[in-house]
Amino acid sequence: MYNSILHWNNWSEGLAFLTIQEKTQNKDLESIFSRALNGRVLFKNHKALQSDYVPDHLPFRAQQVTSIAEILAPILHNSRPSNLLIYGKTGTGKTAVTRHVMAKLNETCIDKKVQAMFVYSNVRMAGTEYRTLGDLASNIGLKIPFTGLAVSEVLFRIQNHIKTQGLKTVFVLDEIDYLVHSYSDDILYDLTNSSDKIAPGFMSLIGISNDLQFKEQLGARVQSRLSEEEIVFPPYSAEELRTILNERAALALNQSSYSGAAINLCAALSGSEHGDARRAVDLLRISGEIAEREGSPELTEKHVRMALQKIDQDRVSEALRTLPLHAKIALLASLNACKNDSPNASSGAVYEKYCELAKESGLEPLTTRRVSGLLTELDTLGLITASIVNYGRYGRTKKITPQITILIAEKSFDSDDTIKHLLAKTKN
DNA sequence: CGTCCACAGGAATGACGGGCGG
DNA sequence: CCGCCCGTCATTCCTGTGGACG
Repeated sequence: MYNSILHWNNWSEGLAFLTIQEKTQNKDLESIFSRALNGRVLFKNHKALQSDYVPDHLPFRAQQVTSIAEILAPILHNSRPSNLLIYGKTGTGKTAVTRHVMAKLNETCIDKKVQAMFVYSNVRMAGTEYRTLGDLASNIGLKIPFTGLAVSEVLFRIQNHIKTQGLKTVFVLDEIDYLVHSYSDDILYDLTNSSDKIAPGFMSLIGISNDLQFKEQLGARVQSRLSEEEIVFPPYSAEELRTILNERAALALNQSSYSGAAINLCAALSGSEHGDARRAVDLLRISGEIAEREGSPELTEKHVRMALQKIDQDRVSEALRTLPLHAKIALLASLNACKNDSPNASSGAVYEKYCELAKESGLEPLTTRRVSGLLTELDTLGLITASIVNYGRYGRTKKITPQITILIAEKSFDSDDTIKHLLAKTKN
């Protein structure tokens, strides 16, 4: 029986498991399994720390909850609520509060037999205009093929569906700034401007934005329509963050299994910049997972620090692994160009290195324009920093500074032959 | 005080692999 | 199967620009 289990684990967990297996006696194995089975040493409700969890109680957000509820309330007597724009930095509870109110309102609607639909969609998760609309459509019970139609066609079908079914809908578009940034505000215009096409149904739009300047990017015609109402979410203070974390911890963890000090550290580490509650909760969850895997009876400050490291490492590895080939080469070129003495290089120098490396592995180098673009992408991923500097007479460049070491790159690139080859060359 | 470097980065366009309705 | 549209990646062409140098 053990054999089969071990065999299976080898497949699924690969080499990492092998080393454990070598060192571990059967006794230890049993204790690992029994701990996993009887579990619940640390966690009593793991869900409460997951990122999509919407808590029942939202501290320090009572005012926002009331505002949103008041704005949406008209739907209970079948009139169209105002469109709403919600601002606030990441992790200030925008999504949680909105979803919370939506859920409550939905309950009330069912209770009072009011026909209304509340639809939530995250634009950045959806990825594109098309998929966002598709997402909305499927949530109001309309099937849209996931490709093959024109965007305008999807829009038309949605409007038509609302019209013929007489639907009363509230659409929530999370991270709406992403949509406007990468596309345009055209669909927003069409969405907000369709009331006569969809009568007797109606549709309100709630936009959630991380970007406080978002409104300025909108064309005037959309601006006035979309932001009939506005709510701003301020960041949490360190004090508030601590309260929130404590509340979540109480929900998710067994009482005796964590220390106040660990919670405080979580709050301090993740909230110091701008009161990001989501980060803090994530950090707490990872800490708990690490502690549990370690078999520790208590979540301590040590685990929190380990978790912080893990989050960073994971973020980097993930980013590295999913990078397109030429972006990887561009990254290596940056590392290469900044290798000795100089901690940074001009984009021109990086491009030269890049060409060298690309030819080395038999690839046709991309143009400067494209590589410049790749470098900006690497910058937004935080793998390098690319700041623009002026050398006056001697031109104007992006100054490239890698944010990772060759060693980290090595760890994350281990499965790619072309890259491995170049990496070896880069190292010496 | 104007020039001019060494690029940045926007816009338009195209190739490509893929999925759809008809 | 065709014709259409999708998103992604890439190219080409382009205009813009801060400030040291002359």
